[in-house]
Amino acid sequence: MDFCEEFVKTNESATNLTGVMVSNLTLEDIAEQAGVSRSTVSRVVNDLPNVSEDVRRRVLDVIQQTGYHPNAAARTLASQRSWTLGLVLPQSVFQFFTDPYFPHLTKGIAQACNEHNYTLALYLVSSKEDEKKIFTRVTRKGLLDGVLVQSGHHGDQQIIGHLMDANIPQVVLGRPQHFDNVTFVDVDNVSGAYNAAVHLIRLGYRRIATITGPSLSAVGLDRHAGFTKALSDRGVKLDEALVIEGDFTEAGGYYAMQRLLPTRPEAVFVASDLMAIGAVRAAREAGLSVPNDIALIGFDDVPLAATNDPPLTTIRQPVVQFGIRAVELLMDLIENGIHPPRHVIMDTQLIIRDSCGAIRKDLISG
Amino acid sequence: MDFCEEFVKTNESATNLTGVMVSNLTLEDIAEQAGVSRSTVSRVVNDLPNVSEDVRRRVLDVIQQTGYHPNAAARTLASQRSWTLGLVLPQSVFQFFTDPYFPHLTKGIAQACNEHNYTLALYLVSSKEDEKKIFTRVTRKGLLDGVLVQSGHHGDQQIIGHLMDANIPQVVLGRPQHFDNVTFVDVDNVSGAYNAAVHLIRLGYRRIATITGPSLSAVGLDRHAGFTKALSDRGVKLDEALVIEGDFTEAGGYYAMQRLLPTRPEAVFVASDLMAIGAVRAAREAGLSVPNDIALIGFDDVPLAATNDPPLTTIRQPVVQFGIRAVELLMDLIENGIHPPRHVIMDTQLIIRDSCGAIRKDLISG
DNA sequence: TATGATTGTGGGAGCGCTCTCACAAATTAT
DNA sequence: ATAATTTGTGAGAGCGCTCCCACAATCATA
Repeated sequence: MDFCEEFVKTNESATNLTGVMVSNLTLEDIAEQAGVSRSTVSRVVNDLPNVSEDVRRRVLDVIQQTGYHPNAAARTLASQRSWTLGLVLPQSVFQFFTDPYFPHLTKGIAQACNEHNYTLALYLVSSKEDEKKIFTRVTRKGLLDGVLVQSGHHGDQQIIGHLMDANIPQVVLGRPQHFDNVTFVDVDNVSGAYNAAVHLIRLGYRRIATITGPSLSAVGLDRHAGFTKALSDRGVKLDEALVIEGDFTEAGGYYAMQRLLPTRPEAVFVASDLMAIGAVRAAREAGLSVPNDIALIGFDDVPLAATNDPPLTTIRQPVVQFGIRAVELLMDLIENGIHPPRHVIMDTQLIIRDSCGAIRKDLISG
Repeated sequence: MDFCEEFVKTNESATNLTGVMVSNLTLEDIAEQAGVSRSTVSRVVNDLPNVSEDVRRRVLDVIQQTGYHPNAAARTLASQRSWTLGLVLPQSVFQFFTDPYFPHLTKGIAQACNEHNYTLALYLVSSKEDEKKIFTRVTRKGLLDGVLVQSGHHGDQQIIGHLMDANIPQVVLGRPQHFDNVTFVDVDNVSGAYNAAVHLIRLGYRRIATITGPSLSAVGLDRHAGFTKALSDRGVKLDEALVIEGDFTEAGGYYAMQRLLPTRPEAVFVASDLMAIGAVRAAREAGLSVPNDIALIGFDDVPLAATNDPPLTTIRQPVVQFGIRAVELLMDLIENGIHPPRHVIMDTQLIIRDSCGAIRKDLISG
């Protein structure tokens, strides 16, 4: 019997190569060493009141010496809080994850999570099979306190419904296409695109084209709507031949521009910077100078926009703030439950660089 | 008493708006409904043997109907396995996370995790305060089964030591600078850079410069070493004035190239594609044509390299495979314990495009 | 037919926490 | 002084699983 206990103890506190104790120390072990009860140690660890100063100090000392860390799984099981948030990027954005937008967003989200001591679980859906596995993993209790879901093509928005059914707190990144009874954060794509188009009109362009995002995505639709509205508000004729659907990739922008060039537009509103970079490439290959022969304006303000040749005039999104805001909303949802869904729309900003020809125009008019 | 039980039941199985049952169903609930014991349900859920076919079917039916999911925390606590891996990106790479390399790597890792039913926890260290919080969160028991650590500047490699002390399975991404008793995956940076330099020499260039990575990083050092060795092996003089240290950013490449141009190099080996893109920009601004006036070769083969103007000759890294291999090694470590640390070095591949002038040379010699 | 091995099932003891409650001790109010 | 409150502490009952062991029922073997 004695032997058995001894064995257990040895097993509990093994020593590693560097001589530092590694251990599956428990509250009870700390309690014993500090001469108090498990409950008291728990209070100290969680910084709860009703512990006398000297006891708190004594327990803290033992914790320091032993390098005790509370077990996350046990804590989660007992408190029903995992302090982990999920970030789900659906299949339709998987290929775009290398584009600067998503890494940037992820940075914002990760930063916000760190700040509030949440762990961030990343779910990148790369295939239909992934999706199934991820569905069950995300809705499983005891792992996530809440989920951020990137909105995407309408084909992969089932996850939002699943989470609603499972009653799991969620915040959607970007306006979801088929749900309005869910909290989401979005950037004002309509007004951003509107401002971009107005900027081109103000610069005197009248034959204005657009390379849109996928018509299956809310982002693509919204930016297209803003563009259209600006033209109609300002009495500029919208030629359907000047509207080409792109896919948010560099190559997509390149091919769209190639199709657009025969129509001889004076200016193009491209629904993303990456596509704009491709569009510039196509224009240049066709012997055209940007902005002298054709003006361009992008959307996003990715880091590359500024260093592109020519630097891109674009609509800046507050990407990092966007991520932070989403996390804050989610935490609020987790803490205070489901009040009526909230919709946060963030503003964009027109960044004037060279590709729109504003600088050239200035020189002419000045 | 009866009332109380009734109340508990009601509480357990609330109905949501869509009428679908949401519940904190437990094994016991399923057991009761299927008329078997908790143990049997557990066997069914975990697909263990020793369950008769009809019982298995009956239990499966109940699970299907109720939408039961096992609780992750409880499972983790009881089995001491969380099925979660951590990916730690130290502070020195935080700013690079938007570069295509890390998102690409993350994709590979995420894919591998999905495939093996692991959840991926992402830790992006954005500051010194983050680092502290993340240290404790990563070493905490009951959350992670193992950790992938990106190697970075020698200043932020403490985490590797911490994990070793805590006896947590880890695989380092990239050769760590100060540990060799740890399992890591790396790309053969030395031979990659060597091949790049040899390629330039073969094309007839003799005045060959390099824009290196940070001398604080193993990657920067290794690529520089490979470059140097190639020149010395081939009897090409290495002029120290032709070596400029960069920082892996586009802007860094731009400025490095500006400093390099007065020395009139014929060709430049740039230690990353992003820096190469910046270098092209600087060369062009100085009125030089790439590759006619100056040849360039990059490293990484990010997607942009192919669409750059001119398309970049570069050294391709098997980024996705790299991530997958790292996950596999980590899973092996988790399952089979710490055998002597393994070092996996993956091969690179020379991708010839336009920026090195190979095509021009072909025309001349052909 | 008796014996042993195999298969199927249930009970129980944890895993390491949180959290409510009981209760003693110290404080304040009456 | 006593009663009422506040503060500090510990015991105990879970949280929802896994996993070992006991045991009955079935099968193969002697």
